[in-house]
Amino acid sequence: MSIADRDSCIAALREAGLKITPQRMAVVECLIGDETHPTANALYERLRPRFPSMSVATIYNTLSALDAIGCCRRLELGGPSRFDPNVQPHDHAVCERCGAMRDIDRPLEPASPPLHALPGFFVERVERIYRGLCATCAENAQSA
Amino acid sequence: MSIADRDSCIAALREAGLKITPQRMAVVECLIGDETHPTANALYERLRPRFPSMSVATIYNTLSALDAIGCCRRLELGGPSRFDPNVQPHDHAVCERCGAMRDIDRPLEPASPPLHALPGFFVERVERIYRGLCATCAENAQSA
DNA sequence: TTTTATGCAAAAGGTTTGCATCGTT
DNA sequence: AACGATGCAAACCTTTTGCATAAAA
Repeated sequence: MSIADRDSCIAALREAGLKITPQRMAVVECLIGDETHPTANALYERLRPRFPSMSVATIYNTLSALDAIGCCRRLELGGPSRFDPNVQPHDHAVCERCGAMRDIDRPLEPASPPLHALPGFFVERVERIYRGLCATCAENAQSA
Repeated sequence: MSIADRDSCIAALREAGLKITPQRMAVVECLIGDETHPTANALYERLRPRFPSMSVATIYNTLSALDAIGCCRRLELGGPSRFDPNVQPHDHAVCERCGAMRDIDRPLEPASPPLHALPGFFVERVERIYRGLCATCAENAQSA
């Protein structure tokens, strides 16, 4: 599974001994293929029409479970956590103005400084965030 | 000011038209030269003995002001914000287990992918976080 | 039938805000 | 004297937790 698809997520949930409930399936379906890196609340709002009785806690529970079994990645960049269905190592661009996030493919080449070059620290992974302005906000900034 | 010192921070506050109060001086003095990237609450606890009447809100106000005038940098990596007196561009190593943070000097060269290589996004700065285990936690993990 | 999830509400941080008072300038 | 900062408390948001009910296996 490179970018997870619905079915492999469901399978992974099942393998982990977690139950497949309508709410969970809905969360998975909402998240898979969503490139906006939604917050729990965004998903909540999106699902509310279909599941008026669903609670935010359920969204968080589901997302935490998905993160734990490797079906999504929780991103904590300040403000509410955002959830990324793309579990491959990659970087992110974040707009300082509107908060929009975009995946950035890693350069083929090594994650720069040789990881073992940090004496006394054992690097497990590197996170890179490009902060700046998205195209839309950059335009608006000029006219403002 | 490379790594800010007490006096240049005070000067910067004054220049920005902000008042120099004993509480603010204390926060500055506590933060300058602190390599632990303390949270607002850590500073609060540390200052409480000397300023029993000081409130957390004042710490936040002061830190926000310092950040705004470029005397420190607010880091949001999940959990409470942490504040870094080192305002030069550099990276961070964060221990997944104990949360300890360390500054990492940037490799002399290119923050890897050429910044202008992100079509439709205007990069202002790059943030890099090395997540892993500090020496102490790595040892404990073995014995655990 | 057993186990686990749901919904709800409440709690637990972290951070911001409003307002009267106090201290710097 | 004027203005901005402080302290305090309350509000706000995000996230977690406890518990009774409900649903999946």
